[in-house]
Amino acid sequence: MPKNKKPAGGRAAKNFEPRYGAKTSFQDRKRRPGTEGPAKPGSKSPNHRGYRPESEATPDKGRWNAADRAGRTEARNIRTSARDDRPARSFDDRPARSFDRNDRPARSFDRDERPRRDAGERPSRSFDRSDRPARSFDERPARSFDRTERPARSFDRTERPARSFDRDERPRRDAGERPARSFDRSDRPARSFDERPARSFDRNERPARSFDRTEHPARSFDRDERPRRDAADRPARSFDRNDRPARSFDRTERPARSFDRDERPRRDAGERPARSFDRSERPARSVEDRPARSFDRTERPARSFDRDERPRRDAGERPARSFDRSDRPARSFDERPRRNDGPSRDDGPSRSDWGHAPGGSARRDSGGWSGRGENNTPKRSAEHEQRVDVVHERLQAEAVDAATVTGAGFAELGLGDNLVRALAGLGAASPFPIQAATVAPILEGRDVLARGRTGSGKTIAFGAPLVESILRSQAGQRREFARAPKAIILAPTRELALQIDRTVQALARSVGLFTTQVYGGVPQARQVGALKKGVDIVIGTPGRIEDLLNQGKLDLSQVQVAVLDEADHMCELGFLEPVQRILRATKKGSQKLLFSATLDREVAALVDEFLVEPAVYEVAGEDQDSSTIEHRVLVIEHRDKAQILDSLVDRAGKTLVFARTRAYAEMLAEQFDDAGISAVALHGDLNQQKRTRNLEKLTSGRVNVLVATDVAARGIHVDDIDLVIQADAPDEYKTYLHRSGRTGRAGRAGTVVTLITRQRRRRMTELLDRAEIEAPFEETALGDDVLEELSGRQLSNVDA
DNA sequence: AAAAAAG
Repeated sequence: MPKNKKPAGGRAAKNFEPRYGAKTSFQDRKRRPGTEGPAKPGSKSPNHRGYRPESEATPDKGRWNAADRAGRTEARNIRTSARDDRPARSFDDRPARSFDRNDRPARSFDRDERPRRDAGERPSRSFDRSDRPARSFDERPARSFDRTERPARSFDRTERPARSFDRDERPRRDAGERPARSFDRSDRPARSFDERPARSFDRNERPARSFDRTEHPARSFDRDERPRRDAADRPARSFDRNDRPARSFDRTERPARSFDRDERPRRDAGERPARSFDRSERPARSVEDRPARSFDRTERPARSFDRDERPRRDAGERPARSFDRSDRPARSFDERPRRNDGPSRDDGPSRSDWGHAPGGSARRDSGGWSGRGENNTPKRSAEHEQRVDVVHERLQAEAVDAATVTGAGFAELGLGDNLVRALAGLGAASPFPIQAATVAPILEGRDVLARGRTGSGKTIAFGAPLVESILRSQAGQRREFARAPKAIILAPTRELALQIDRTVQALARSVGLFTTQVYGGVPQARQVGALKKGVDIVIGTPGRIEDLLNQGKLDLSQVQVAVLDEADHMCELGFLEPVQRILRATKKGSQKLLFSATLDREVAALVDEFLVEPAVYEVAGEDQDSSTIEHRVLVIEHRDKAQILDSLVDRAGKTLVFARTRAYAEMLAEQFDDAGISAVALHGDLNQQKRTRNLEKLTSGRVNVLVATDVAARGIHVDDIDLVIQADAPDEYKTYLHRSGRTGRAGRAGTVVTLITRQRRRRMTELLDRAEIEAPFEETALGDDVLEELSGRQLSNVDA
């Protein structure tokens, strides 16, 4: 009692002040701006059911608005100026919370969003257990009156010690016994906003409650129990969860379990996370385990193509691996050389895996993918199975030779005058090879798969014939109000959807067609409004498109052409199913166009269901020699990484830096800013407005450095990025190709620098081999000339 | 790990 009440309260307050003195005092003011501690209790006389009478006597609102606003501003300033303190507090004061934060690291990095969340989005917080205690303190005074009336409660608590331990039950109490709270929340925002930082973080604050409790003897008995529980049990609990499971006991009793593969995943996740990163070990295992599986695949060649099924298997048999892509490539890696040795690519040009090349009349082998299997039938066994993977990586296609198409203009390919003029306006006077290859077959209405390396002009390759095709289908018809779209273009990211729209819209407008974007992260009203008026071409991302589809606001039944940009990516785990549902909603027999720089067998899932005798194209001679991108790998010490990045980024041209996580991307952007190099970030934790703005900042040249996650890896075109830095090496060769493809576009020169540590050399070597890229590995330390060279500063510095 | 929907 004494501890908790005044003495403790006083102590706590003092303890507080050294740290957050300003806030604390300000807090006190806030609680009862006009009244001191004693006044507070007095105001809550049980006779009048607490607040009402008192609030009338001393209007809460008036007080809050006047004194409180000042306090709030003060608090904000304090907070803002003391940003650096936040992390420290959080770690010191609420260990439990820190676990929560692990789940939301990204949030904390978004500076601009913090204030908004606090003010506007708080409701979500209410679900945060760590916050509840704080609220409960705020509100207890109110409750206390109830309790005075309901002594029974205290008994309940005594009787239900278990509850307090059971976090799952707490919410129930709140919900069941004190519904009033939920209404109190409307008041909370103000209080909690200002006070939260201090209270929520510090358990030392509780003493403050003690003041309230002084008035409620009944409580005091409870408190003796509470504090102990809270203090002693809670922290323990959070940690107990690992132990609690009673698993530990179970394990002791059931050694067999340890052999149960289904349980392993948990262990892996909890006990040895390091493993997942230790790839040097896995390959060995996988090699041992696979043979057996591979035999299965021999019997089921179809499966091996179907990625949908793989994950399932993996999930069941080897969960950890299934997420480790570095394992998969490894398999194919063995086969890689063979692919080059073999005739597959050489004799590919005249053939198409999926049937018909435009010139030839290759018929589709019976049974779809089995055709592939038949070719390799003699090989059999594991080798066969691996070969299948190899084929998966590359897709046989008709190679379009750049030389053969030069001379043919867009008009000759079948595009109308307006369109040709619009293309010229976009800087496409004459077709690039991929464009020359695809325009005609698309106009014919064929399903097309096309691979053209990054920056080779794929957007126009599908955009122009798409527009022409829709135009022809509408020839002579009036554009009806509220007409349903005739074509849809799907992209994996909003930025890419926007970018595609910029090109396609220009083309469509030139012939009187309309486009609209349908992507998430922005209010849907405008999109819906456009759809209501009627558009011809919808360009967007799967999530929102499916959303509007389900809402009945988007009718795809008239879609006669569907395009998948970055098609292989759209066939990956999270994308495939929505994409399938969307495609199924299009008009039966609609034409499908799949484009990507890394188009491979991964698209099989879609091809089998949606494409009919597709033509497959690639551009001949797309090897590193014909590329304008220089690749470098710097082998560095991890401790030098930050400074080396600073050094690389400190340059004149536009630089795109790739990081693996949103948090690291954000961190790097800040780091560069702090180093005096203005930089912005682009990743999925930013709101769409900011994403768009930050990308635009790079495009317009207002900043020269953009730090992005792989959200910017594919498709994004910024004219003159001449250096791509991979602060984190990619895990997939495809990712490497796409990231590096952000530079060296349309024949311009560019450099790609990948930073790795020594341990990663081998993996990087394998990845580059898969990407068929040769790059020198250079041991690099701080201050080395190579850094100056890469940043373009070598001349000035060396000469000077 | 990232991306893709959220009134």
